[in-house]
Amino acid sequence: MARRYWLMKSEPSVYSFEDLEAESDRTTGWDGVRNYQARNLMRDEMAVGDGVLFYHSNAKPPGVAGVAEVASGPMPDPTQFDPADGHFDPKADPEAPRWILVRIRAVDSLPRFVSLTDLKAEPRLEGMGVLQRGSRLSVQSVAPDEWRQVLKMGAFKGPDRGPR
DNA sequence: GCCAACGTTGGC
DNA sequence: GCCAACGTTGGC
Repeated sequence: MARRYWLMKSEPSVYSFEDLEAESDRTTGWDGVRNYQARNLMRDEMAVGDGVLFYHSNAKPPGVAGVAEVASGPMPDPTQFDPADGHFDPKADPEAPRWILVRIRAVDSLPRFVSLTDLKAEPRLEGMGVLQRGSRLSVQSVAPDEWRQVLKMGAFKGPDRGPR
């Protein structure tokens, strides 16, 4: 299976790309997702090594802050079983976990932050999921040419320029 | 703070 | 199964 690309949203006031880079192993479990479509992508579609655009939502300004990669296969999201956690789900059954996460690892920040305004201004990104009207999905698929375009706009020089 | 868009819940 | 009510997301 060819490497695929994703966009994952986080509110930087809750968890930012800088927070991910500051983790001792630069990884974190992408917990707290409580949307079935997003869960299904993590559970069924993502693979270790896939590329991730780390998007800051509800930020000033919103936009893509960095590049990460999928660092684990799907596993149960432990926060669903923790009554003290804001994402606790009383209906979740440890025998058949309802909510799933993958781990992601920071690759590198973008030398140039690519704001939502920048994304909208680029005609080649017209079809990108995050730009579609009413798009709220916190985990989205990104096409390979969109991936390359965003990395180019971000002046990304890292080890990971994607396909080709 | 506003509000449009969307997902979920629950009564029927 | 329908759909109104409600809660959340997220840009502005």
